[in-house]
Amino acid sequence: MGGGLAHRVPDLGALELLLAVARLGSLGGAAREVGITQPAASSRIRSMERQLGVALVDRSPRGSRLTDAGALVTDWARRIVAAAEAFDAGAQALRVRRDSRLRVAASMTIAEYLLPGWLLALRAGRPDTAVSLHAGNSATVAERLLSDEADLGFVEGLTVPAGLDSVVIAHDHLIVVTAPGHAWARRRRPLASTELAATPLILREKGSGTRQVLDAALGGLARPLIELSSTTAVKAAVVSGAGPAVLSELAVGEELAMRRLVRVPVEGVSLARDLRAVWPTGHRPVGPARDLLSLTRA
Amino acid sequence: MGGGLAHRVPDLGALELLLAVARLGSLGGAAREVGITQPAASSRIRSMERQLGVALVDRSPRGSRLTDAGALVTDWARRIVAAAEAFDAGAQALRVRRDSRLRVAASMTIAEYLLPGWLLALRAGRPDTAVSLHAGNSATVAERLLSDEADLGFVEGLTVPAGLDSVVIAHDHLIVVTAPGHAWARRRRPLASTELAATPLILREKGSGTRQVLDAALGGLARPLIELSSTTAVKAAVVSGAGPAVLSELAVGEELAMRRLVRVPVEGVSLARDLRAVWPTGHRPVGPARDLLSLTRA
DNA sequence: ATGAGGGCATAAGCTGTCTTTATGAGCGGT
DNA sequence: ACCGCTCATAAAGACAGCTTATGCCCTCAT
Repeated sequence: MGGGLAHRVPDLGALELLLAVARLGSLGGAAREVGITQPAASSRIRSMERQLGVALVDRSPRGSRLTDAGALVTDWARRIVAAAEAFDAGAQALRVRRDSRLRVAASMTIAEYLLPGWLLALRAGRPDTAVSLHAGNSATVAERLLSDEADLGFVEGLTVPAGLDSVVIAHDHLIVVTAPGHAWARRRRPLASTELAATPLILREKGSGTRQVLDAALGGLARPLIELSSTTAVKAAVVSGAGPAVLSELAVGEELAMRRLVRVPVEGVSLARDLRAVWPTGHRPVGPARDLLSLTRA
Repeated sequence: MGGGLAHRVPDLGALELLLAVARLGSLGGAAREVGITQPAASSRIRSMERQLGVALVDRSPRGSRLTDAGALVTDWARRIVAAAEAFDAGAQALRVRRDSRLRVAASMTIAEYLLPGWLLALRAGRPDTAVSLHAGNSATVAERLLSDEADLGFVEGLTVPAGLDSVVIAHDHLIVVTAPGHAWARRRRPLASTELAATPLILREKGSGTRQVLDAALGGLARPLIELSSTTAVKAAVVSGAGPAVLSELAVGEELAMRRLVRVPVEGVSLARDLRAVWPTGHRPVGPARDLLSLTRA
């Protein structure tokens, strides 16, 4: 009963269909838009209603409108579809095509959390630009740029690799997070940096970018409660109540919005780091690379 | 080519399976966890790799590890699954069960954007609590509470309906948003409130909570460029570049993260409003209602 | 009134996907 | 060398979803 999400949530096709019905106010019209026949759409919506146990649309001989519950469900569905669009944008870029017009190399965090959104925006403006993506650490990004295997790079370190020009495109903040039940979640005053340094934390392994920034900010004092090898593992541990952690706000946006994690304000430490776009010195980005770069600086 | 997302993105079952593989490091183990056989899991992962055109796992006689690309895809998948979990939490609450132990009435914005997350958190702590949800405006929320059809309510108006006690659980900020291509998106200095009042905006219809707050803050001066009847329609119009709008930050979090919308800083206006939990005067929430209430105040 | 058109429902048949069962084969620790 | 874990392959069955072909209902215009 814990799993089986797929049996309780309609599939993407059904959700897209529902969004089309919401937008067009007609089952048949929605059917046409998604490329199926009207009876198929009708049946699909109906089985979705059976699955959820809630009426979603009011069917009338002159169209179909969402019920109140339907409007709510549609909005929740929209988020799933949005996440799926980001997935799709990323996955298309990941497919290796050596004839890709725009080759991007990015650090893990940026590739995971930021690039899909940028690619969606890029696709909106330049639908035909084929993009390929390679994710790695700062060193591999630099390597690919310098050997002309990538047109544009993104890094998040404290320093810019040699041989590259860069612009700062955003500032990433490391933030302290806990499970909602943790004592820190109910604090009314910001945490002092000394308190943070004195408390055992769930940490990434030494050498990770996040860990480096934290150690630097705290003067190498961060105490490990556990050390884990991926951001995801750290998040999971925090959510399960194992303790507090310090993570990029990019990595925990979703969890904060869903209230699975709580942000704890801190004072007296600077946990910011720059996110930079990089390219070989002198080779100013042109064409699609320039477009992507300008998108990131909104 | 515009639609067909469902043909390019694996279904939820496959994504869950992939997450299980990532967590357990074994196809067979993942298969067991999601309740299918090992060959089924193997075949499903393989067809996902065909679909995406990328190898996701390294299969070895002593387990399966994610490839680099696989790790990236898995993280994108995690977001879809998280959205699906929120959908599920909301949908379960929506299913009308008169024997529900906790009956919640909430305003639209809160029901859409905040409640699913809270319900997930509540479920984590109290898996067996059955919740029912009714969404409406402040007046209907009050009505349901006073007629004992709901145990706890959430409203977002400027005032608290008569007969109810309340606590502020969060502050919602209305923010100015535009498409990334809009001139305001490149501003370096905050917008003056007079500029905002002088510019025709995409607005919700008069009478909506959002519109009320905006009109109050601007002294009834907001100029409509168009008036639309749902937050979603407004967002769509803004994304398509029709013009700027003022919306709850709750409603546009996703779009901002995906860079489909850009936030424009404003100075000189207070566009905050309180989100409150409410209950009949004297009837302090107890039991599950109290649990939910305390979750919301993190 | 009456016919045209848009909208939705139902029925029957087909197709494709995903599943299970059954089996084989590689690698590692005992 | 053997047991236990891993994964792969093959064949057959179950199920969900699609399409085509109808029919009914409602509204609007003639």
